[in-house]
Amino acid sequence: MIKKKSIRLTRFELEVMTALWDLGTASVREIREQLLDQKRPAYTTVQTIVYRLEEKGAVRRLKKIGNAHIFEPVVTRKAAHRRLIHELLDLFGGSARPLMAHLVEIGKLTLDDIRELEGDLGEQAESKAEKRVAHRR
Amino acid sequence: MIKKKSIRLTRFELEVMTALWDLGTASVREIREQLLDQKRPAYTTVQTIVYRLEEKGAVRRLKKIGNAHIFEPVVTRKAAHRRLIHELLDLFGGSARPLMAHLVEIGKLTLDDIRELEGDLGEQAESKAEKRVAHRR
DNA sequence: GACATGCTACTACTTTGGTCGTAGCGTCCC
DNA sequence: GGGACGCTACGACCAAAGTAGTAGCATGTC
Repeated sequence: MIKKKSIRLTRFELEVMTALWDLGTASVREIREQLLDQKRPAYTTVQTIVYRLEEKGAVRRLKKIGNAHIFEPVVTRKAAHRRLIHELLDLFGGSARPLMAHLVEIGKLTLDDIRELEGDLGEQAESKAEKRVAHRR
Repeated sequence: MIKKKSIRLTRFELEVMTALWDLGTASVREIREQLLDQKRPAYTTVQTIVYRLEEKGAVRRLKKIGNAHIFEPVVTRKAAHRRLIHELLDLFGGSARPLMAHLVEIGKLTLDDIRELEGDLGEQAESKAEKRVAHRR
């Protein structure tokens, strides 16, 4: 497992990445089209962000169609989200519990959510246990 | 309930606020001392941040001791955290579930955490129900 | 009351993030 | 092969955030 020192993305960079994640691969124009109507800056603005993302190593030029470059994400959505969560968690002292407590408190998390999550987790634990067993024999 | 349009805090402002929240009230010097050893910029840098926080309405001058101003937080830790969570949530499509799923996935959330949370939530739900009843009679 | 010390108030520089304009080259089509 | 169109490459600007220096006033002390 290679540890690359997770890239920091700004708000807008994140939006561009989201567009690209949704599209899979895309040209600057396509990325711009994908952006929400309200938040659609000039073509060259998007271009600049994409270039900066390229410098950071978050996207790469995949190929060329016509005279347009087609980009693809290098950083995965999951990795980016993980980064975000870790940052938030740090502000909460590193533990998820206070975060959870807040989520509950502001009504973003319901008992149903939790019950379902618990169900998932239970299954996961079981399957992990199975894997461990499988590994041992 | 007054709705003040929640103040956006930058990274460093957040660290200064954390210091101040921990201290209760403090002078610029005390805030600076409270900062982590690694991250301790020049006195005037901290001062500038505190001033900017004052402009934003996040802190206020409480009194003067000697010739030094003593500041106190106006924005509560909880309010700031709420803001942060909301922002993160937006990036996750507004729902807490994917966030939770991620937390579980990266091992930040254990089955025990969830069970305990569920317990708390259950109680909360009950007490809310009681209040509603109490309100009606 | 004079001095040292420390804090304030102000200014200023740098970096980063967000925004865009433009010159010019590459492509495609007729 | 010439023109139209679109994309690239690059430079530039501004606001926000981060960082710090300095002049001078306020305070406490002898």
